[in-house]
Amino acid sequence: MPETHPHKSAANTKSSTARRFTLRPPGETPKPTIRKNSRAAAVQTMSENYLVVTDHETLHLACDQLRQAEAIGADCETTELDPHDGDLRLLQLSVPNQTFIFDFHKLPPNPDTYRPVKLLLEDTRRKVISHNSKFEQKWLKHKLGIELQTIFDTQLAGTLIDYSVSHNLENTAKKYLNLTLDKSLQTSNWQGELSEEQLQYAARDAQVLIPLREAMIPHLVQNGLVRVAQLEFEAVAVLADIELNGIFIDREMWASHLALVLHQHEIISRELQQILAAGARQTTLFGETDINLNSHPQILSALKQMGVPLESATRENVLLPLKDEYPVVAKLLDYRGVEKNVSGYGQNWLDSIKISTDRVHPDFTQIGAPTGRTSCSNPNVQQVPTTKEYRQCFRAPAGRSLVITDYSQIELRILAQLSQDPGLLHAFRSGADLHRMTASHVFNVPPDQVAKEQRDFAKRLNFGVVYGIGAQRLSNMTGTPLEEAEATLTKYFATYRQLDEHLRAAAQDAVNNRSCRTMSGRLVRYNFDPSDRQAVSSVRRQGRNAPIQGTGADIFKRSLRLVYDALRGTSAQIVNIIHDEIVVECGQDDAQAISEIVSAKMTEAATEYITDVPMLAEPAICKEWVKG
DNA sequence: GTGAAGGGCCAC
DNA sequence: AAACGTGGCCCTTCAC
Repeated sequence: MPETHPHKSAANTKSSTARRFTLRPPGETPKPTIRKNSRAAAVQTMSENYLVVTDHETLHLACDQLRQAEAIGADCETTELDPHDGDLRLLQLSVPNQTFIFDFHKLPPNPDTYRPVKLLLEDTRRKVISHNSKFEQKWLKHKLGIELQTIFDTQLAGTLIDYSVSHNLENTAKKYLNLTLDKSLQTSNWQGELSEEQLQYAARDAQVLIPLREAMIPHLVQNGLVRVAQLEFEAVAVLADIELNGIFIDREMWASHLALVLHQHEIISRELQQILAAGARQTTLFGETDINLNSHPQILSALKQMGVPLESATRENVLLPLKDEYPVVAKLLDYRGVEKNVSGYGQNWLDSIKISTDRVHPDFTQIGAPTGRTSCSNPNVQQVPTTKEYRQCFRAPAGRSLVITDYSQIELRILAQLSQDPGLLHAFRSGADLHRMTASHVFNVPPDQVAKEQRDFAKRLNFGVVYGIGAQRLSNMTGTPLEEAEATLTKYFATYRQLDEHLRAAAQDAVNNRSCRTMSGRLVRYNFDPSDRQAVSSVRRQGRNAPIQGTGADIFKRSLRLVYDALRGTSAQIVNIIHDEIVVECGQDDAQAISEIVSAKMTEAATEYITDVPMLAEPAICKEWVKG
């Protein structure tokens, strides 16, 4: 946890052992890459004071000295971005008066050599500061078996304080220390003999971290972000682990489904081209050549010429009502479906499988949304279609199982907690079916006589409310007239009056405060022009939604850490996370026990925030990523 | 050639 | 701009 009163480091006074080090004479130090200003001067002086560690004895001495500090700045230089692909070249560890650069190309490869480093960095009494700590954690864990325990991540801290700007080390040092860093050597060659400039650069990136943390702590404290910072810091190790683990994909299964889709794509493309050519060839601007089926302007103009009543959009929901009357529209929808599969879920996924692990290793952005949700890319394993053909390709390797656990209706339960609406509270406490109950009220029928369509309608209504749905959208969504949609919403909020009041207040607070908070204290800011009505209503909707979505993210991140800790030493590893779902892979004989641990820990995390509604995490043991 | 912008659509 | 929130990825178009 970032301390409110950072105390002076014990390492401010040089230990006697330090004298034995041969420090580089100042004359040999290259021109500093840091420009002068008042605060830069201190860091610049320090950056001359570094020592490259290339032997076992010096390593011990370095660790002795570093041990005296309460916080250590840590940074890595590597030959690749992914630990599976390259070498950890340097580890720079910095305390206020000294920086050590461990050169792993020169140090003996014996793992025992690094034991003092492991003891040093895994000691929970000492905070390890880094910028984008996930990177350091992945490399240290994969290459040296070191797991950082107590961290301060200056990038995450910066993001919590202000989501709206990017937080690379350069920006962050400028903002908090008014320090201008030159990052041009970041992508230099860290393979061979390193220049003085490179070593200087490496040392400086670690040295800046301690003053940076001290400059950030008051901002965290003043903004009430200490709890959420701790929450985020504790989740880093989990995301690092998930990225390292990767998730197994059955290549052959994926490829065989892809072959099928490619075949369909070919057929449907030809059919669509034929329909279009017959109906619109004479009048298209594109002469005899085929229309590019992926070009919206070309498709739009062709459809218009064929008499399809369209404005400017050709989205699915616009086309859907037209598909029965116009075969070309139906064919286009078919085409869009296969095209999406080919372009989004085809060869690109096979290409992203890492040869050395047979898995995909995505990148997670820990605070990927201002609400605190994590985002994912390269590839985005949070957007795999839920259809069986795709999900079954994500399966447990031989002898292992998947334990898939997700929260049951977490956002609606959070909404019940936040609003304290008696109807919602009662529904969840009694274990009643909320959607059925809502339908019962909205349609004025006894709960046991609610029809399936009515329940489905109520379900969409309940979820729509979380997003701040309006009558217009509800009308479009459900195909009911606007007046009826308005009446439905009126009825809905008459049923859940306290919910209505809560959401109105949340919307107004977001506008008045230009911000809102989640239950961990996470701050979501809004910058908008109060005279812009559209902007104001947008902020109102965000203000209703962000505390709900964001508290979901808080709970989920807490659960990640609890689950991760509880699974340590077992056969289980987390392989994917999707906002309210954790996918764990484990030995098949352990699956039952693991599933109980995971759901217990997820429930425990939720209960730390949600006290008035039962929180359920439902596990399933599967061979494939398909629940049930 | 490169990159932003817009449309569309996948997930929760 | 479907006045329902949060993302990422793919494709085309268009400006530089």
